Amino acid sequence: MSTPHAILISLLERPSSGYDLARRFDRSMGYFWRATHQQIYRELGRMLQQGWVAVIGETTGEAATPRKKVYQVLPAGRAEVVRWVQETDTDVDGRNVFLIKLRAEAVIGPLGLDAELERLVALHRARLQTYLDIEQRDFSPADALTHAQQVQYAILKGGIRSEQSWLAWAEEVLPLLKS
Amino acid sequence: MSTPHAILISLLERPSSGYDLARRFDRSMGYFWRATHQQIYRELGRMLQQGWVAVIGETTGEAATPRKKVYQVLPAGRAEVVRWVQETDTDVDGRNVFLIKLRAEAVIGPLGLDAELERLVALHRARLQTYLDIEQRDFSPADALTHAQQVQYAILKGGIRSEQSWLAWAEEVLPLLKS
DNA sequence: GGTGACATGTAACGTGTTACATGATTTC
DNA sequence: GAAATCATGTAACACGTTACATGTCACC
Repeated sequence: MSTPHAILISLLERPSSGYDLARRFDRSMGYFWRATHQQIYRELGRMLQQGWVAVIGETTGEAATPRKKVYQVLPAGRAEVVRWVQETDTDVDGRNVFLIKLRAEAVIGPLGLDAELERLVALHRARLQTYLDIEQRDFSPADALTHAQQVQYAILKGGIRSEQSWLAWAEEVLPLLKS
Repeated sequence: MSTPHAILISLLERPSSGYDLARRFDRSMGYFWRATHQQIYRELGRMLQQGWVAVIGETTGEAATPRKKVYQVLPAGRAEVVRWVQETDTDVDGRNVFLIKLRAEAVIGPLGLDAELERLVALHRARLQTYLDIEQRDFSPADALTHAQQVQYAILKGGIRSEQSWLAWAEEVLPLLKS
């Protein structure tokens, strides 16, 4: 449910052809969201029908051959992005979905994402606490762990570290969203 | 392509019913891998046919009603886990896939995951460097950034922090896998 | 004239998600 | 005896992935 919106936001940043989008999703955008060209063409077709985007360029050479089609976001598409960003149901694990929303804020302007970020912070704090509790309960005597236990502990420590790092980031970002 | 293997590893840890598995995938396992009960039953059916697992309990009350079916991993299933773990094509973004593999190492024993972790470390180092390059190029004068640029920078910093944290974790885990 | 990048699509398949469905056992 | 939990499953749909398919343009 996020791919079409990721595409819309990319198009808001710069009107592009499907091919262009596919390349951007392989590069900068691709670091936090993936989409193949088949997916992109499928979504562009749907969004055309829904009136979210329009073709502006259509540099058709002369024959019936498909030549570069440049897509642009229509007001309805922009409104849809705002609606989607503000439907505050980002999943705890859907960190990248939040990054897409941030990208929307960068291109559209303040969208009130601070409330959602605070919600996510609370969820991640709770999860971190769960991990720390498990650590206390299962891995408290740091020595005397079997190999299997050490590996399990390593998995847990990965979770702890990742939550801590995410929280530190969120604390840094929050002031930016409070306007 | 990883869900059946996540299930197999869960079953190696403890033979269970589909219902049991579903609950575990909502709790401990669920922190890094998700699967609904429908998915689990579907996969259990397939794995039965492939001879990877067998039903041992089948506590059928008396009527034709479905009662607790306990699944156990067969040698072929265990071999499949080892094969899958050692096919070293974990994706850079598929961090959680590597966590499942670690869990397999915890339950089966050393599987030579150090080589793959080193491969991943190299990929993450390269990605981190890419991010740092972008930081240098686009956000060098820390002041004089528009709001939009600050938000974009925040997204980038999220990537940087996440890579650094992952790398620190990997450095810590690596010695454990070198046996 | 051949290779590689540009550019757009269709079709088939696998997996994950949502909704529906049924019945047994335990607890209040 | 009603409600919650245990327990297993089917069906339809949405989405992502892989493979296939076609044709243009620029460059050597």
